[in-house]
Amino acid sequence: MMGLMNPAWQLLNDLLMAQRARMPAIAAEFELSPVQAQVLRLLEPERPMPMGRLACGLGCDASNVTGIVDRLEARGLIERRPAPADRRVRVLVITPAGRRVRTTMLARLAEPPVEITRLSREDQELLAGILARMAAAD
Amino acid sequence: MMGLMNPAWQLLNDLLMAQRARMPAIAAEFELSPVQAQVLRLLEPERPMPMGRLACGLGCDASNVTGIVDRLEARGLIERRPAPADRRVRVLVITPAGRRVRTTMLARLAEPPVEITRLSREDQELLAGILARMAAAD
DNA sequence: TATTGTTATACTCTATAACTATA
DNA sequence: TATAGTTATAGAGTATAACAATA
Repeated sequence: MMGLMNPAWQLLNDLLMAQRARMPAIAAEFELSPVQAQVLRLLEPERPMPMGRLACGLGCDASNVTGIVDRLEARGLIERRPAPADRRVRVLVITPAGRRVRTTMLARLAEPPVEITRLSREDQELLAGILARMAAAD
Repeated sequence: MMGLMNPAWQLLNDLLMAQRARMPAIAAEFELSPVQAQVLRLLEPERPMPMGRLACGLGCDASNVTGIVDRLEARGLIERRPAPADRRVRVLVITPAGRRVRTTMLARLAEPPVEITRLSREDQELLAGILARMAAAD
């Protein structure tokens, strides 16, 4: 049964639903699909990642990663490299071009939406404190 | 350039990214795709909706709605009905079976995740207040 | 034998463009 | 003419299963 819903969660859930389209929209600005943007976000420069670990990060089957990586590699944004330690694995690295797209895209994601900026300074500080306590409880 | 990022937004953004998989996961519990779950969420009982309005709600092209509705109708969860006023439009209604799935699914979505329940009562009330002010500023 | 990544296959979601039937 | 929904087409993401190379 439903009954009473936690008020904080109800409001946060509404916000999550409303912000649902934000990532896909920003990805589209760079002519990236949502998953492609996700890959660029996950693939930190100086921190190459095996394809299998990317599959985990994306939460999808390893077989999908082949095609996703193919398309990003065709656009020159990432590259496959052999892993010296284990010749079965392929390590992904972001190219200079990919790094430029990544930096600009992360900057766009970092821009706070009006919902945040409209809040009073006190509310923003309060909110940051609560969310920090939420994150710290991991 | 990037520089300083709004702390509240940074934390909220992290939370959004972390919760990204929640809706698809809950949809999967009911053997629904994310979009199908979205349709069931948007289609309130006693409030039939023209297909074009559903396309707006989903944020996708009208041509996609045909297939999405086809599959939900084949499963007996929704129905197309002719609109008496304008014979071009088809109105969507949720079936009794669809209503049962919808109710259970919304109840699952309403369950607050541990991140919320772990917060102190004070923080939960504070958070609800801030989010309410955010929502009110529309 | 087990694991990494690929291929083959099938389905869903997505957009664009052309079409129909109404208005 | 314009609008609501459909169809045709093409591309991308998803899962499962079978496979090759390597461990």
